[in-house]
Amino acid sequence: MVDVAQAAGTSQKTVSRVVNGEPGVRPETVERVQRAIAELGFRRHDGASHLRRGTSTASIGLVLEDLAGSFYSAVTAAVERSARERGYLLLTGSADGDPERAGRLVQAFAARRVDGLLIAPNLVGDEVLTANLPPDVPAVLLDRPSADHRTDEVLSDNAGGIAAAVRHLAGQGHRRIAYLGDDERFWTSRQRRDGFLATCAELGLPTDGLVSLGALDPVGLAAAVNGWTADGVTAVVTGNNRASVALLHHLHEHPGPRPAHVGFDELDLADVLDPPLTTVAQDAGGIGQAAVDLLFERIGTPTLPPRSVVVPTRLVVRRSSPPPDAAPVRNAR
Amino acid sequence: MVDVAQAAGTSQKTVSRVVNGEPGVRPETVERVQRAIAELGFRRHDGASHLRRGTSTASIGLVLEDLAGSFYSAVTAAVERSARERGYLLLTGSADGDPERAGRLVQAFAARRVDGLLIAPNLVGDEVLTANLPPDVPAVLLDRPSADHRTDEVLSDNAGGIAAAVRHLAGQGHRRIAYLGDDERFWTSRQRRDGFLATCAELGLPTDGLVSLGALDPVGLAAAVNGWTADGVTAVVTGNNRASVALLHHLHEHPGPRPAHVGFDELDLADVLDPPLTTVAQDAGGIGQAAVDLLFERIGTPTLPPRSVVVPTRLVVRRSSPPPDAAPVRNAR
DNA sequence: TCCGTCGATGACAACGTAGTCATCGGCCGG
DNA sequence: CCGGCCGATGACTACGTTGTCATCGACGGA
Repeated sequence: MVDVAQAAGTSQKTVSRVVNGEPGVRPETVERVQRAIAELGFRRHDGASHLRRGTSTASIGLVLEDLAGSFYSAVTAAVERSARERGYLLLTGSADGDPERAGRLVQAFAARRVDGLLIAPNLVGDEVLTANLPPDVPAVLLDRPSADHRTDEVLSDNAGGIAAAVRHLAGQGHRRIAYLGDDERFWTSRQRRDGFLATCAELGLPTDGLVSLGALDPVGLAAAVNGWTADGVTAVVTGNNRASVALLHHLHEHPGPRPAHVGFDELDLADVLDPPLTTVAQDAGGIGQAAVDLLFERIGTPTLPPRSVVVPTRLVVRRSSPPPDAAPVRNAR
Repeated sequence: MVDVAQAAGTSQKTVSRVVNGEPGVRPETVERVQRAIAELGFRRHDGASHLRRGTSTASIGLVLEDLAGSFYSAVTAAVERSARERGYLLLTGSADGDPERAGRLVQAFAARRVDGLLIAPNLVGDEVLTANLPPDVPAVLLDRPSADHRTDEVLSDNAGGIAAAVRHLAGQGHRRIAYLGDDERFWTSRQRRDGFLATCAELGLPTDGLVSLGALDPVGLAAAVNGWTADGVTAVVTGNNRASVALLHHLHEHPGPRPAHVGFDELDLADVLDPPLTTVAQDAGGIGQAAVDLLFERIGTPTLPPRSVVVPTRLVVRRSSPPPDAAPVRNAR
């Protein structure tokens, strides 16, 4: 600005005024300054501006488990859009399975003075969080709860989604329904398994030996599925995309009578699969948007009591979940 | 820092020394300061630090078309990882189909003094770019070329990938191969179509009426496919995920003789589809990493001549591309 | 004992910007 | 013609931090 001021034959303060569109500058002066700005290629230093103004940085941070992955990327897209609509920029970081890395990201974002944080990595224990999250930084947990419920959180209706899946299968007449989930370390895995168990109990369905968590490798999976088949299982609920894909692979490579299948979390190609896969669709966009809404409310009113938002899921019935005695449904040819 | 200094009974400068781990502070003093820091919950203001030091902000900006989408999210993940490994933070933004929005993002990132920019939105014309990209901000174009080749760029080997697909089909004995691409406005669409035409010409294959761009809606697509079928087409190459999925939908809903099919860009479920889809896999991770490498080289040596990196693709042959006279390959049951 | 040296510390300025207040010329009404 | 007022502008300072340099006490060697 000093350089611009010199070039325009004015003072640095007047340049500041022009840059910020403040009134009370002669049009002629404005033009001189703007010409100098254009000539010198001047750009205001936002960081210095924020520092002087003492205002926010107009940015929020998003800590994820993994930026790839359809669910998280859909969430990210929704978050970025909501933030952008409010004039905020988004900083993103992946924990990539390392809770310590997540902690460092939180600290780095806090040091950059983001106005708020969205935290999603599923492997992060609360100790990592409380150790790294400064108490004065507004934060919302995404797709994972806060142990002490002192932080805002946005969750998918895991239990409800699984319940819908089980009820749908039970409604089709299935009595022996198995559950294939991802690793027990993930909160969502436990949550969905518990939802499965609860719903089965409610409906009087058996669950002994019908739940497998974390064995998604071909060998482990084959063992589980074969056991289930021998046990008269006619339907399987898969607890996340990884489990769904693993089961699809297994069924693809071991042709034969196909159990009914409902997968948690939508797949892009669900309705092009053969048979099209019945899924419990999570509302990734809704989750992202709700999280940003919550975050800005908290930024606006830090004294708000902690809130928990549960975003509903939607059961999308396709053809992978017919009644048990029906012949496996394939495309007519 | 002033508050901390007062609490620790020292000067603000000594606090700075402790915070930055500078030598020459008595251990006793260090401890007093650290206690004060902990008590007051002090965190250094990175923005002010960067301002004073005149150093970089240790951040880079990534402007995408759309943060969702498997290709872009894979690229983003790779970019973030590479940046993080270098101690850099990543700012992300989506253009969402609006070139003007992309321009605003570029300006916002530049005003934040990111150390470099990765720019990918495919709808952005060069005028938008040059109008918004300050000449002194290092930038790398991702998955799109710079018209004047004065900016570094990382591209997927579109022509090579399509050529591999066509050659594979020709090798299987197909003579009438059609090409289904996305909207012509996208540079990659045009690029891949041109690759298709070039390879067909090279192999002496006909292309008249065998190329359809942008008609991915059910009606338009059905018209194209029916025309092709009547015209004796036995194989189709789809130019991106959208086209692949559109064709898969169409074939799914119109059972009958199935043309051989090779899709550009990998699909998560390619090998669970029926038949498993032969694809030209792009190396999203490699593209992201190459872009970051290029960016940091340019940041390090701004005078480097502009470079263009082409990341190879890989043909993954599955069962959707059998010879023309073979019965459509389905799973054995 | 004196001086040079060294370790520890603090005072001050500056990074780029914006808020506060003073200055200055011209204009109006009396 | 004069005092007050207003529009336009600039000087100065502070935001939170770090680089530079000065200060000050202690210590070792002559």
